[in-house]
Amino acid sequence: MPIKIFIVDDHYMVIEGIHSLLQNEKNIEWMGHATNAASCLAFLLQQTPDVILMDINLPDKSGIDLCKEVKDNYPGIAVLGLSTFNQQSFIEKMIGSGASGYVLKNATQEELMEGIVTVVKGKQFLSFDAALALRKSDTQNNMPVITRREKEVLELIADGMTNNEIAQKLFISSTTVDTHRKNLLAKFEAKNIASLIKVAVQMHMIG
Amino acid sequence: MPIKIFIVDDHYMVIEGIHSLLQNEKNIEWMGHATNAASCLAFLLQQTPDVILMDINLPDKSGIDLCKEVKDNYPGIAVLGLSTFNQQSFIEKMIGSGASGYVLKNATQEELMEGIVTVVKGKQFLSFDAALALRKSDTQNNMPVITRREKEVLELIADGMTNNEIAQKLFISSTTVDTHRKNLLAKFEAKNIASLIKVAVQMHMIG
DNA sequence: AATAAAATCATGGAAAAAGGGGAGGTGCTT
DNA sequence: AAGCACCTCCCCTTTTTCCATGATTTTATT
Repeated sequence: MPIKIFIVDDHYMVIEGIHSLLQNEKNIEWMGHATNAASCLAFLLQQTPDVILMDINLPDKSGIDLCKEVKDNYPGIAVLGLSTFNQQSFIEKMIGSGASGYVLKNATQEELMEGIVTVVKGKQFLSFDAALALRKSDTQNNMPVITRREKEVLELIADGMTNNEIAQKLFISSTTVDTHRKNLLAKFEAKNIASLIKVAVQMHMIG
Repeated sequence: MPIKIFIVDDHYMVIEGIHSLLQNEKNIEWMGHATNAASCLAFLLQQTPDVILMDINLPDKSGIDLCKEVKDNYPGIAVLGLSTFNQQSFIEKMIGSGASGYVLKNATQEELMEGIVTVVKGKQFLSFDAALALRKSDTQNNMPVITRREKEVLELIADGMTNNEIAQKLFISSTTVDTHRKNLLAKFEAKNIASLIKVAVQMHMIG
C-alpha cells in the first residue's frame, strides 16, 4: 500500500521540486498540493493523506497554527515540517504543535524519503541539520520563555508605547507594566529595551 | 539556438523544481547547478551560460555580492534573481548589483519562461508581485535613507549602548550622538527607539 | 567658489526608563 | 496545605531618553 502524500507550500517551484523528487518512488501516491492553509483544510474534508508535507510560511496562516488544527481534527495524519530556515525556534514550535518531524528544503531525495517513511511509522524524524540546530539550542541559542502577559506587553513596547499608555490599554497600573518590563529585560538578559527588541524581532517573537 | 541556463541555489528542492519546470522547454539548455557562490564561479571559468538564475541567500556569500562579481567579470551573462521573499529592499539591491530581473519562487512555469526570454534579450524583467512591491515602495513602504554615521549609531543603539557609551566608542560628544538619534527617529517616523529598532530589524537594516 | 548635505557640538527642561527593593493575591499542581 | 508560577501593585533614586532650538565645521557635488 503506497504512502499517500499531500503538500502545502506557497511556492510552485518547491512543489514541483518535491513532486519531481518523489515521482519515481513506487510506494508514494501523490495526492496533490495546496498553496495555502484554507485549501489544505478544504482538501482534508474530502480525502485523507498519510503524510502532509507542510511549509512553515503560508500566506494566510502560519504552518504552526495549521499543524495544530490538522492534528486536532485528524490525529492519524503525520505532519512533516518543511522550511528553508534552519532555526531551532521554528523547529521547536512545529514539534510543539504536533508535527512528527522536520525536513529542510535543501534535503536530498534520500533524506526526504527517509523522513516520510519514518514519520508514517509514527516515529519522529529530524533531518541532520535540524537535529544539529536543536542540540545547539540546549546550550547557547535558547530563547527565553515568556508568559502571555509579558508577550503582550512586549508587543506594545515594540509598537512604541510607553508604560503609561500600555497601562491604560491593558487596564492595569503602570507600575505593573514596569514590572513586566523589568522581567523581560532579565529574561532576555538585555541591557535595555533597544537590544531586547532587536533580538526579539530576530527570534521572530514579535510580529 | 537554445538558451543556456545555469542555476545557483542552496536548496535541492528548488533546483529540482526549476529543472522540472524547464525540462519540457525545447529552447532551454540546462547546464547544471551550483549550491554555493564558490562553485558557481568555478563553473564560469569553464563554461558560459546565457542566463544565471541566482538565489539571494547562499551559504558562503550573499546573492547580491555574487551578482556583482559575475557582472564585473562576465557582463554578457544575464542574472535573474530568485527569492522567496517579496521585499523591495532585496529586489532593489539585486537590481543595483546588475541583475536583469527578479522572479519569485512562487512563479509559474509561464512566468519563469517569460522572465528568462526577456532578460536574454537584454531587457529588464520583474515578476508581477515584485513589480508591485517596487511600486509600493515609492509611496508607502519606503525605507528611510540614512547616512553612514547614522547607521553606525543605529547599530550601536541596537546593541544596547547608551549615548555616552556610543560617544566614547566613536570619539565624539554624547550630544552629537543624541542628534543622530533624533535624526533617526525623525527619518523612521518612530515614536521612540523601541519602535525604531523593530522596523529597522524587520527591514533588515540592522544585522 | 558656491551650494548642499553631513557631522559636529551645545543648553535646558520634561518625560520615561532602568535598577533596587518589597509585597499581596490568584490559580494550579503535588 | 504547601509550593510555585504568574499577575498585580508600590516606593525611591539615578540614568537615559526625548524634545525644542540653534550653531559651527567638515565633506562632497556641481
